[in-house]
Amino acid sequence: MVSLPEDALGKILLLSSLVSADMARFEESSGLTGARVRLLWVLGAHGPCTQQALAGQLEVTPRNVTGLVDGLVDSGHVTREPHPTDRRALLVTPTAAGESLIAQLRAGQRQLAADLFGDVSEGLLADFVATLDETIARFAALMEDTR
Amino acid sequence: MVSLPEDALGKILLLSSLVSADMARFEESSGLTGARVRLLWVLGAHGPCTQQALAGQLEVTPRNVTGLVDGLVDSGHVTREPHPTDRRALLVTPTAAGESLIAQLRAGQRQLAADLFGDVSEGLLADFVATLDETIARFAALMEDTR
DNA sequence: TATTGTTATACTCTATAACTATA
DNA sequence: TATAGTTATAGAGTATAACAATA
Repeated sequence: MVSLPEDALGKILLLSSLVSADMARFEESSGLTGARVRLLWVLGAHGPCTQQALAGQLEVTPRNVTGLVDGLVDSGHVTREPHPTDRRALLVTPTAAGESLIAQLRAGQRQLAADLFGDVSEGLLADFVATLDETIARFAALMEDTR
Repeated sequence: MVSLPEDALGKILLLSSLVSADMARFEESSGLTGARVRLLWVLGAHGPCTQQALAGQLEVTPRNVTGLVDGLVDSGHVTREPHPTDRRALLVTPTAAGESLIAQLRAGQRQLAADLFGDVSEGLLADFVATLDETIARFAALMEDTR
């Protein structure tokens, strides 16, 4: 059975949509929206952030971050703390509930990785990851070229 | 160098985001939004559809489809044609401009697949696709189990 | 009685532009 | 003068619920 480039891309797209569906289930069960979960994810990765920093990480306008943080304050997942040295800025900081949700996100991702790839032999997994790496590198080059 | 399950999942997520970014560029250059492009893609795959059918394929409410089709009618990409046998229904049908855009979408995807995987050896590509297949099957089983 | 599409309404995400407070 | 965040406004995508026309 011969595999074509279209097969590989198609299956990657399919897998992407499955991962998205899984994420959507998490969002639904947590009562949060995708945009707000992504913001929490950034807080988990970087620690308390100014809204400017969040806007940069999320590739979204500062105004948009204001709205997302408003929602997360209302739901009790973050607070706006004063910045220690810059009185213009605010540090968006997870509450205990926010930290707990971030921990769930991390655990869910680790579990998913184990469920999907835990049984793949070391050799096959290494080849798979190597092909992914090459593909990502080619993609990055393409995006550069045609920018 | 040992590859971990987390590496594989992380790289798939990264590749997903790159594909999304590529799609966003197409959307911008075509002046259409993602939701409208997806609707056109479904039309390309299935031919003229009722709005009910589109709602099913897009996993979205019929009301939502009304809005998307309104936009695509305004931009000249589709028309609402009478259904030949059911006077309640409308057949959303691509115009020449819509067909042309669908053809561009297909060509773009084929080109991307070639750019990303065209140089991968047949053996490696077959292994890669096989691992993707297994992963997709495991994912589908997971979604069933925990539904 | 059920189905197709629309009107009415509302919420979230997103953006730009103008404004306030601070640096 | 520049930066951080907010108010004001707008548009797109999404949803539910009620309604008209047709099956």
